Amino acid sequence: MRTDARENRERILEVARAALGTEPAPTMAAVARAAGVGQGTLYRHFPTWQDLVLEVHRADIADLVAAAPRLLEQLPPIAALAEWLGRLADYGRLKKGLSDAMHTAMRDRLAGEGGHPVTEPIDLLVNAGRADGSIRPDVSGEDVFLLVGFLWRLDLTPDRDERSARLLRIVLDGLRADR
Amino acid sequence: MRTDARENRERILEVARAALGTEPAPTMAAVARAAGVGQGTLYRHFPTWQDLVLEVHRADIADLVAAAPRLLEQLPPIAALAEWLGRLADYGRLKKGLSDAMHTAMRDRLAGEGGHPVTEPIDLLVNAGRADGSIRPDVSGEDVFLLVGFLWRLDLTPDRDERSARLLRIVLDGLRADR
DNA sequence: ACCTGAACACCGTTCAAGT
DNA sequence: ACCTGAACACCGTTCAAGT
Repeated sequence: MRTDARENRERILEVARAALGTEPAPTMAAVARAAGVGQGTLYRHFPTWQDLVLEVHRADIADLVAAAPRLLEQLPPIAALAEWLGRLADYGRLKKGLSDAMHTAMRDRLAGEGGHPVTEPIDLLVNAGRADGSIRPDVSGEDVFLLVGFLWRLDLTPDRDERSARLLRIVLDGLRADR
Repeated sequence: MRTDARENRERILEVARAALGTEPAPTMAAVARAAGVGQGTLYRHFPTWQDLVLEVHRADIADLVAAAPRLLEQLPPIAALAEWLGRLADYGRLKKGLSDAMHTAMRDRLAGEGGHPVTEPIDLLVNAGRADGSIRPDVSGEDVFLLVGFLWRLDLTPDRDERSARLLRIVLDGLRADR
């Protein structure tokens, strides 16, 4: 990669990170303008808006993914899942723009057959719970990702934090095998 | 209302109903074109796309809303809620275009303070369940509407019917008070 | 009153022309 | 090799001009 290309890429990510802190869905044109590059340059580096948003949060997503196996060593599966989903909620709360990217990514995932990085840790935790009998056997990680989809729609509510915690508890209770 | 105005309104609804059977989100311009009216006429009758979609399904939504109190006479609250949500799922399955309208309606509802017609019957059923102790007390009808949001994202999956039924069972188990 | 359709202000995306 | 920015094909919405 040429030096100017790398610099442009970095500046685009910097600007996009700042923009996503302010508004949930900045336009591609606005990002290009703020970064001082042509539209074509932005599209060369990030073919879609989703690619851009996911790359902005790449490091944080990696942290989140890496946390799952560590939680599983310290807690029983269902408690680990509860803790992990809580972190996912906190994360979605901080990074406003990611919500829609997650949503559309999941939609595409359901349509096609590609994997989404955020489904992997959920699969890991859910499978552990199924293995030790604490989580009902007829549920997949993808199912859980669908069930917690409300997290991406709580942006605007005033009681967001309390509510997301409460709704997560309801989903987790529904996932338990002991009925 | 003048005769030509009424005729235009009817033709718009007819065309929109047909379009929604084919594609999930026809554009306003396409509907106007197919109905043979100007853009302004379409906007006069239906200020937003959401208004148009909800009006197309008005009669069906009314049926759905009316079913809630009847179910409550015949079944215990939580069984009535299960049955009603099942019908909502069937309904969402048949009327593709309504999904997004529901979604955005709910989003706006959360932002503003207006009520959505579909939240009313859920409120009715949930409150009945809270009253007789079968549903946990810390949950609202709006919460349940958020929890079943996955229904609007199952359009494209092959195992949609089985899956929506399974996920609904999980949510309902989570809503029970007996833990 | 009501309708028309051109016009406005956007959007994502592409691509010929430059460096 | 990479970048620029004009251009294309859209979109929802408005509004002056007609009937």
